[in-house]
Amino acid sequence: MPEPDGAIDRKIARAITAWHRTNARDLPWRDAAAGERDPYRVLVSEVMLQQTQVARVVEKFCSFLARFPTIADLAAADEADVLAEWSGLGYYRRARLLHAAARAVVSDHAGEIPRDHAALLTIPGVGRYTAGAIASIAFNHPEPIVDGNVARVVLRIEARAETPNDTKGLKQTWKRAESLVRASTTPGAFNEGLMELGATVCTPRNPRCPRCPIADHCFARKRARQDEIPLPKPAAKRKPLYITALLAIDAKGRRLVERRPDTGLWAGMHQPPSLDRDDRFATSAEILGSLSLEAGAVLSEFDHQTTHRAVRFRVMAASAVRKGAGRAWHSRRQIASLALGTPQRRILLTDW
DNA sequence: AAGCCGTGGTA
DNA sequence: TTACCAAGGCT
Repeated sequence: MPEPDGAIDRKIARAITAWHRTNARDLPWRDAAAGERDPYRVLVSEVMLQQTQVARVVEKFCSFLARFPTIADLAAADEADVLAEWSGLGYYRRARLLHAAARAVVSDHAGEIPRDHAALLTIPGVGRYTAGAIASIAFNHPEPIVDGNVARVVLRIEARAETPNDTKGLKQTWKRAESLVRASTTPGAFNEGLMELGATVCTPRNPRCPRCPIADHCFARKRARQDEIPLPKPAAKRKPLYITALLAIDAKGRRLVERRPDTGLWAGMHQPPSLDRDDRFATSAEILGSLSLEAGAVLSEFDHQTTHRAVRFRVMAASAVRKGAGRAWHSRRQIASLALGTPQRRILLTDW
């Protein structure tokens, strides 16, 4: 593999920046003006974009910002309201970390998101990627970023047949991303362009090499290996999980709702009273013992997939023996604005 | 350091 | 239908 060359990296940086200027998608967290951007909007969008596709974030970003217009508003909000606003986006710990981030900025940084990379890294939910994104996109500092897109682009440029998250290879990818952003005259626009290139041109399957502004510098392309690089990640094994959800409806049509534990799947989100088991559905006796609910007819069963779990849901009609601590009756209207995972929202809002 | 944490689009 | 995967961070 040829050593990355300063002149080559300047050409690549220039080509990607120019390409991005004319091909950038119109995204709500982007201002019309180039240069520095509102760091709060960058923070929120970047946390939302962690492991999440642009299209999903576009749907949520504006309503989240309307609800929490400034970082002070977010810091002052109740965590439950932040989680509710995050409903449907997944990886809910991000919402709690973003809330903690806002509080940290207000208490430790006088309400101003720090410009310094090292200071950014101390903020909850801000790791190496997000710190680099804020430093470069909000403040135009030449900090590198490596996300899934960048990793794929760099592996292809260098024709490295590796999996994207190989620890040793990732270190090399960060080095190249750093070299590239330092070779750029507009670090924020370049970093965005590099990611955008990976998302829209240098795609995992069927990359559009004829439309790529840096095809001439890509060794995978030169060797016709772009379809084999990167190597596929090792398949994640999905552990089964059986959740028995008890649907209790009172005379006014209100549903009984509780909160999930503070850790684990759907941590802190609401649900109908439920019992999670790894190997099988809970028995009626277990339901009575643990939930103080009398289980009735099975209303439905369905599957819900997450990255590491194959969740089988069983919805059962129930009558409350005792209401139980931490439970409350909510109308469907109230439920609609609660923090809920996707399957729980479906269960609680279905007209059974 | 390997496992955990959601969701929905695509092939 | 299954499998992959997407602007990662935390423990």
